[in-house]
Parts: sequence; structure tokens; C-alpha cells
Amino acid sequence: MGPRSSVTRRSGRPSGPRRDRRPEGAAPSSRTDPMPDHAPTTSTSLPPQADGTSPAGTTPTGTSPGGNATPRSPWPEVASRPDLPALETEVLALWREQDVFARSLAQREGAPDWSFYEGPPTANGMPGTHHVEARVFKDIFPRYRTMKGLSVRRKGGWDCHGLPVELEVERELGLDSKADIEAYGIEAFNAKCRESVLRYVGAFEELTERIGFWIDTDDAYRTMDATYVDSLWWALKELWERDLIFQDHRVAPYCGRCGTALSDAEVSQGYQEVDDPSVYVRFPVTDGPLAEQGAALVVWTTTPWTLPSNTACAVGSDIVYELVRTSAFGVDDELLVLARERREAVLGEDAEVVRTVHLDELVGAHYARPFDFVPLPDDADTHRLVTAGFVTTADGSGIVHLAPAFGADDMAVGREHGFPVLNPVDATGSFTIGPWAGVFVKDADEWLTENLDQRGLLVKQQTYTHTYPFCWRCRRPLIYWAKPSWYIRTTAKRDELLANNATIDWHPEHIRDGRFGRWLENNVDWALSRDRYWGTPLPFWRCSDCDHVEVVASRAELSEKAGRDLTELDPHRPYVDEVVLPCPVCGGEAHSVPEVADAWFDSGGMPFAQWGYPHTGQEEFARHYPADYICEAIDQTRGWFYSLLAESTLLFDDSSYLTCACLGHIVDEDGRKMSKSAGNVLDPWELIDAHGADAIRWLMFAEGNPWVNRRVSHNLLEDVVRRFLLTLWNTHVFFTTYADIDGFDLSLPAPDVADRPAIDRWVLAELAELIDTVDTALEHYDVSTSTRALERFVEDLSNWYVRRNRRRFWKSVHDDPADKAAAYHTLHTCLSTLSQLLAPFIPFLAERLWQDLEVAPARAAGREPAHDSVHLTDFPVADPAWRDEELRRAMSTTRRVVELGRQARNDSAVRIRQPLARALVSVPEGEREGLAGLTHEIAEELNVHEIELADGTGDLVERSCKPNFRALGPVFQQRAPEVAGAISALDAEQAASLAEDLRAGDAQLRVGDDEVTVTPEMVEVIERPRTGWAVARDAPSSFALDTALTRELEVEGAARELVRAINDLRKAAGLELADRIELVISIDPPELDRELGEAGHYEAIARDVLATAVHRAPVADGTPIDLGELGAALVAIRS
RNA sequence: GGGCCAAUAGCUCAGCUUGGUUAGAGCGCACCCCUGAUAAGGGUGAGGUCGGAGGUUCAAGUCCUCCUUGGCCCA
Repeated sequence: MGPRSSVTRRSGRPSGPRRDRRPEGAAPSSRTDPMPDHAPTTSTSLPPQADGTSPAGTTPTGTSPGGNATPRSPWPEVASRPDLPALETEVLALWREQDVFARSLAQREGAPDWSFYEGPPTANGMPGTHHVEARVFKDIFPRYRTMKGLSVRRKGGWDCHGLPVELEVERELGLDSKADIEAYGIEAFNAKCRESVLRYVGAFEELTERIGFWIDTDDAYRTMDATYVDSLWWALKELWERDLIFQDHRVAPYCGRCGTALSDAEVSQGYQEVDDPSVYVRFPVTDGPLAEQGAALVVWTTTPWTLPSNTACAVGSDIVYELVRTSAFGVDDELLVLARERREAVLGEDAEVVRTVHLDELVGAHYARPFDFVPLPDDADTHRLVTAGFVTTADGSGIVHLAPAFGADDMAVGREHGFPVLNPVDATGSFTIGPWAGVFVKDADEWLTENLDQRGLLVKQQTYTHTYPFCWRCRRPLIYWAKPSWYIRTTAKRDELLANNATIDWHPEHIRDGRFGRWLENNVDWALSRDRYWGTPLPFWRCSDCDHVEVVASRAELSEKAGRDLTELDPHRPYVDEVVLPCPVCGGEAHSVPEVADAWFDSGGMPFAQWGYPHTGQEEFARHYPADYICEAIDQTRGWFYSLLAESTLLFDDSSYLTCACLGHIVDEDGRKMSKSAGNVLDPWELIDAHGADAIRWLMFAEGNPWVNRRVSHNLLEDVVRRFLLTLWNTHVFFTTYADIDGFDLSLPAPDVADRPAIDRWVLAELAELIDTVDTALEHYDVSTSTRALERFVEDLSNWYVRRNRRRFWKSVHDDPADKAAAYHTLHTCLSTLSQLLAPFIPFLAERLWQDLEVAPARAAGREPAHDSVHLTDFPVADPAWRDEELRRAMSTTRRVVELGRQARNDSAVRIRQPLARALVSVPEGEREGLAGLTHEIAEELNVHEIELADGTGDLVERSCKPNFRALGPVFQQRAPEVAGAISALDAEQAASLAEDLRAGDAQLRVGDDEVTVTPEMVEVIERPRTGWAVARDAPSSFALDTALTRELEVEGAARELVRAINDLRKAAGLELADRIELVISIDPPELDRELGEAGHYEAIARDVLATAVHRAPVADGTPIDLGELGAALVAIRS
């Protein structure tokens, strides 16, 4: 959407930022309190909004930079529960006000171009969810390339011409035929078409902006514009001059109601399964031996209306025919001729075979035509049998009726044998002569059949179920009809089309040789003309005297030839029809031909016509040709993908696009196609209003495979929001909440990465990996890999990094300022970089993060941020200092061990609050060293004082061996299972011995009667603790937990229990994060009280519950806290 | 009739290009834990003949052939 467009679509939509402020009189939030040394002690969540609205995020910049935020803190307030659609409209407002899209383009001026072509949506209906799919895929890669430093001009476009537009207008005006339209007036009709198009363009523009598709709609091309048509005229003249355009009678699928032939693409949209008549007719033979015997041919057809136009019949040269006697069809002992293979199917088992009929006897024989009301040319030798390759015995009788006017095959055979074209059918599809004159041919089938029956010519009649083409708009059956049409001779360039196709980078790859390649191999000449009104007029003027055709390449050339200024002519009917040219050959009058161009010709010409090339825009054309990237749904293989390739191949001898993304269709939750009749169409606005555009975008990019049909539903969108967007948002909320409380100053220098704790270095190493993954994947148009990596990282960041490090954020800044700074800087880097990585995917939320994390702090510090929008930044590059493969591996092991530890805790039923003394961990030897540096993470996470790492020796562990087939297989081949069995069968002692041997290198192993050499790779040595402790393990690792409790551990556990219970009391009392309390506590028995005191636990409790004093005294109104077998406490808090 | 694509847990999807013996994730369900991210978080469990049948191979969800079902396209 153009950066200057407006977005005022509906009332009732949030129109501006909402403040997530407390209602008057509510308890003050912690942020307005003096800065606490300690972390908040109670929930940081905000109370429900008094006005009933859900809390939305703030807008830290844009409408009111800095707003009424507390001046002290650079960090914006963020809602724990965001209203994503509202957040997005705020971001839209920001982009509009700051002109961000235009600036993102301006910023790359002079940079290398990366060219994108907009495949124009046909503006003849409201945009649907499938348009959202295509448009977000068109958006993401240009955004990515822009961030990579390229200049990506994004010129919008609208497909304005074509039958769909006409039909819409016809409906509107209540017109029902071409005669109606002409009565209404072509000029007025086309004006209505133009109006209709403009109406829908507006609807598309709104949706385009709302979903964050950055494309310049202000600069959009429109296929109906005069300059565009001028370009198409040039192209048509080029083709004409290269002898690539011709006019011919061709049998084409034709709609009598719409009065036009349909393109293959159009026909393919209208196939339906229907029951048609299936009639077997007697054609009495009139010469030769068969005639003497009184035999008749059995001829089959499903289109009785074509029988009056019959000119011949075809038999197959490799088919065996028989003369058959039967009385089963109303004539006693009649003789019939048909294919042997069809005898039983057509005549039944009782028919008696008289003899085989030689092909020689059939070919050339004449027969009596079934109807004779269509006049025949005098000199034609018609109504005889010929051979044709397409005759089969799959159905019918093996004798095929030919009517060259109504079948492509028939026409070809007719040409070969010089048969005339008998066409008693007019442009409305009705008979022009005979008893059924004026009747639509399909409606005459029944009468014709009855008539045959009455005349004793009908053998039998059945119903035949097959798929038959219907007009995709008006739903009437198409007929195949010979009519004059203009064609582009694409078959002359089939090899070139295939060669150019081979140069295209298709996604998915199989399109190239599959669907598209096959289509090109079977290429037929492009039926260019349409007998309609609202389209590009063919620039052909034909002399009424000598038939010379004059072709013009522009309105300027037309002016020259007409001898008057027509440069301002609206190049549409009826204006073009009014121009008469003098014939340069005979001096007669040349009139424009009445046909307009197939609208696909318009769309395929956009690479040059969007610039008005070659009359204008030569430089732009050269600069942006070919497109680096185009993208549409798979149905465009026969549509735009073809018209683009055909035109560029014929005109420029190459492909106009280098990479083509070919999307699957959008289906509903149950995998069904969305259709109005099924009532399962999802309105994109409804989805956007409920879940936000980012949710839809992420669904499109992350859920399933873009190249395959994908499901969209409210449930799936909710899932995306919860699983991904809210996880990301929660992490953001965590950071900004504590950054605010601590007044974290971003401008203070960050500790060197090398000086930060391992977990910081780990998350940065993961971040570096993430950047590489996303960058590489996007480079290759692979959104699935990128989104999977991003989801994984966000999950790790939230549920490992943040969870493991919470204490670092809330502990006193005085304890360890460097550590605290490391934590803040690390998390800030992660979120900020994520914002950039996510910018092409979910531009709204990414922008919001960037505003909160980069723009707001900078402005609060009185300086301008380096980039005031994430969409103006460069795609992130990983700092080499972040990379640490070993640490990533080690942390992966650590996390696996922690999972085992949790499992052991679970199984042992010793809850995590109860500290335990020690645990023994075994991991494969290669992972031991890395793990050693991270045991404190395990200890802390599992509340175990000491983690011992088994060193692979000694009696603490028992070993077993597991075969590694990947290494064994190639070496031992057939013996691999035997060797593997031997490895598995080793007892603990043998396994220990083998493990020792393998430490030094290869080892010998007894297998049956042999000894074989095994390498360390072939054997995985597994250790398991020998202790009686609570053990959990997966294959190579184990965790043994010493659950023995000492008195000291129990007392420590009691202290933890007290902290938790007192914090609950604080929460229940409605205390704020930083409120101080005094604690009155009385413990029973006194011995426990003494032990708590001696071990210093009261100081720790005071620190953890923000108590300024602890009074160990009897409590009258205290709350009891159960400390299990140790005793109980009575506690009161005073604020 | 031909072509292309798809079929993996109740649901949505990874894994297949490069075959390795214990097929993963999320959601949902059941039970449990945690409680200073808390309308969050974590664990465990149930749930799979990887659409079917053959074949290749020491080894097949993965490669080959055929078939079934669905979608799209062509005729």
C-alpha cells in the first residue's frame, strides 16, 4: 500500500493509542515508587481496565513521543496482555505519519536493484483470504531484500479488463446477452466496467495496507490505462511482423450466452459431471456388399445436435469390425456393423456374429446421413468412411461420427479429406435452419433423438455420465464451435518456451518439469481474441475491399495512418471502432476488427506495459527486467505464469522472471476448498479484527508448507498467537518491566561478551546461529525453515534463558553490577535482533518491539535513535564473538540432563522446594567436558547442592554398550546385525573392558567364532549409576538423585516454604512489588526456630520477602503455615 | 484416460533431498510439580501397523513399483 494512503475503514475500530493506565484511585503501580533495590515481590500484572476495554500497548513514539511516561525511566510501559489488532493499527499510524515505507525505498536509492513484479489481482470482486496469502508472500521477500541493502521498487498493479468484469456489470444492469449490451451501448457499458473496477481497487488497497503489504499503489499500473494499451499494441504488432499472429477457423469451446470463445484456462474452471444422452444411431450403408446385405453402421454420439452436421464417419485401422445379426432393437434380423470389442457392450450377448468385416470393405463406403436439412455443397464427396487415429474402443461403437464444425479432431480429419464445414448454428448456439431453428442446440438433443427413433434410425439410447465443460460464469453448457479467431502461434516457439522455463527457479521445484513443463510440452496456439467489449482492442484494421490487415503499434502510429491526431484516443471500444484507415494496398477503407484481446495477454505484458515500454519508460524497463521474484498461487501456472513466459519468450527470447513462488491454495479447517456454496468462506477482515494481521502472516509462513494447500481457521490463528506471538511478547514484557524498575541505561557500556556468564554466551551463540539460519533460508525462499528456527529460539529464550536468569534481573544491583548489566544487555540484544529478524515476517509486532527497545530509550535519553523504524535497519549480522559451537552443544546436554533431573524429582516425589545434597550425572564421554562448566545451572534449576559428574571410571557407574548401525552397517554389511547383537549382549564387565579398549582406539570384539575390529564410532558406551538413588535416564545419559535428607536440608526446605507462603500472603494482601513489610513469626517447636536462626535463614527470608524486620514473637492474628513433620509457623505481615 | 501434489498421534504439522534399528513438536486429554514472568512456566502418561501391498537393502517413514483415498490440473 502506498505510504500516503489512508486507512479509515470502519467505525468502532481503535483509532489511536490506548494507555494502559490505572484507573484513578487504584493502588499506585510500582513504577511510580522510588526505585527499589529489590525485585517486585508480587505480580507485575496490571488490574483490569475500569472502562472494560482490554489493555492495549502504549505508543511510545509517533502520536506523543515520550507521552506522559515517567521521565525517570526510558522504558515504556507494556501490557501483559496485548490487544494485537489495536497494537497493529497504532503501528500503521506510525508508519503513515513517519512515511516509513517511502523512506525505506528512498534509503536504498542507488543500491543494486532487486526486481519484483506484482501479478495484478483482477479487480472484480472483494478480496478474500487467499489474496492475503499471496500478498504476504509477495511482501516478505521484498522486505527481506530491502533490509539486505537492495533497492526493491514495488510497483502495484491492477488487472482491469476481462469477461468477469463484464459479467459483474451485466448483472448490475440486468443485461443478459451481447444483444442487450449493444442495445445498452458499448460506450456506456464500458464506462460502467471502468467504474466497477475502480470500486474494487479501493477495497484491495485497504486490505493491502492493513496486512502490511508494502507495495506502491499510488504508482500502480492499470491494464485499462491508455499507455498500457499502447504497449500491448506494440507487442501485438511485433508479433504480427514476426508472423506469429494468424486468424483461422478453429473449433473452440464457446459459450452461446456470453457469445464468446473461452480460453483453456477459463474452460478448465467449469468442468462438471453431468448426464448426457448417449445415443446409438443406424447409418444405413448405401454402396458395396454391405449395402446389398442391407447393413447399417452403428454410430455413437453424446451430442445428437451435431448429427445434422455429420459429414463422415471414422474407423480405426487397428480395430476389428464385425457384421452382426440381431432382433433385439425393434427390427427383426437386422444387420449391423460395429467394432468387435464393443459388440457385447452395445448389442448384448445375444447378437449373432455373421462375419468379420475387413477394413477395406469399410473405408470409402458411403452411408445415408441421419438428417438432411443442412444443405451440402454440390461437389463434395461426403458421408463416407475414413480412418482416423483417435478412434478407440474405450466407449461407443468403434465408428465415430464426424462433424467438423463442432470438434477439433473432426475438423482436422475434415481438412485432410476435404470435407465441408456444415454449420447450422449461430453465435447464440441456436440452430439457424431446419425444424429446430431458433432452439439452443443442447435443448434440441431430445427432439432430435425422438425424431431418429420415429424414423427407425435409433438403435438405443442411454445416459452417459462424464465431465463436460460449462461456462465458468453463466453456468450454461459450452459447445465446441468452429469460428474465426485470432491466434498467437506459440507452438512455433515451444522449444524456446521449454528452454526458458528451464532457467526459472521454481518453488516448489517440481512445477518446472511437472505441471508447468508438461503444460508447455502440450502447448497449443494461444487463442488471443475474445468477441467482447471491455478489453484491449486488437489493433488490426482490415480492408473491406482487399482484406489487407493493417496493424498499428500505438495511438501515435494510428494518428499517422488516419491522418488526424488520435494520441488522446481512449483505446477502447467503441472509440477504436470509429477510426477508419485508408487501405495502403487498394485504397479502400480499413475497419478495426471487432475482437478484443484475452485479458491474460494484458497481464502477461506487464513487464513492459507497466512502464509504457517502448513508447515511454525504456530506462525503467531495462532496469527492472527480468523480475528477480514473482509469486502467485498454483492456479496461475496456466494463467499469469504462462502469459508472462509466452510473451517474454516471443518478444525478448527469455523469461521475464527468475524465481517463481507457487503457493498452494487456502482451505478451511477441514481441508475443504472455501466456496460460497459450502458457506465456509473466511472473510479476511474478520480474521484480522479478531487476531491481527501478524497472526495471519505468521500462520501463512509457519504453519504447514506454502507450496501445499493450507488450512486457515480461527482456532489455528489462536494457536499461533498463543504459541508464538504471546511467548515473544511475554519475554518483551519481562525485559521492559525489569528494565524499567531498575532504570537500566542502555547507553552504559555492555560487558565484553567473553566476560559474560556462560548462559549469556550461550544465548548469543544461539542468536548467531539463528541469524545464519534465517538469512540463508530467506535467501532461498524457504520460510518454513526460518519460522521453525525463530519459533525455537523464542521458545528457548523465554523458557530457558529468561527462566534461568530471572534472579539476575531482580537481585540487587549492588550485588553484582557487571552481572546485571550483562543480563540486561544480553536479553536486549536478543529481543532487538529478533525484532529485525522478524520484521519481514510480522512487521507490526517487530516494529512495536523496536520502538520499545530502541526508539523509546534513545528519545528518553535525548537523542535520536539510529533508526526510528526497524524497517529502516539492515538485516542483522551475527557478531563473530557470539559464536560458540561447543557451548551450544554443552547447553544442549545440560538441558537434557535437567529434564532427566526433573523426571527423577518427579519419580522420587521430593518436591523441588526441598533442597537435596547431591546428584550424580552420567553423559557420553564426548559431552562431559562441556557439561562440567554448566553444572551450576543444573544444581540451581533442580535445587540440588552438588552435581557430581561421573568420569567414566570407577565403581559408581555400570556400563553397557549399544551398537551404532550407521557406523557398523557399511563396514560389516550382512554381518552388521550379528556384530550389533554381540555388542548389545556384553555384560557390565565386558562392556567396561571394551569401553577401556576403545578409549585407546580400535578394539577387538568376539562375534561367534570370529574376532572383528570395532572402532569407537561403532559403539556407544552407556553408563548408569550403581547407586540406589532415584534415577532417570534416556539412552546415553542418566541422572541419579540422592534423596537422603539431613536435618540441615529439611530446615533449609522449611525456610523456602516460609518464603513462598509469606509471598503468597503479600500477594493476598494486595501489596505492590516494592512495598516493605515487617514480619512477625512464631515457630513451633522452638528447636526449629533456633535452627532457622542459627543457619541464618531468617536473614535470607527477610531478603526474599522484602522485610525490614523479623520479629520472632508470638502472633495473635497470624496465618498458620504448615511445615510438615518439622512443625508449623504462625506468621503475620505488617506494612 | 493422463499428469502433478498430498496421506505420519484425537487435531495441526516436522522428519523424506543425504536409508541406520527407540519417528518428533505444538494443541487437546489425564495426573502431577512450580509459584518473584503467575490469566505465565515445567514434568509424566495415554495416544502411531508413518494410507495399503510388493520390491531393493545387512537396514526403509525415508529409495523403487503398483494400488487406495483426497486435492489440483489436463483430456
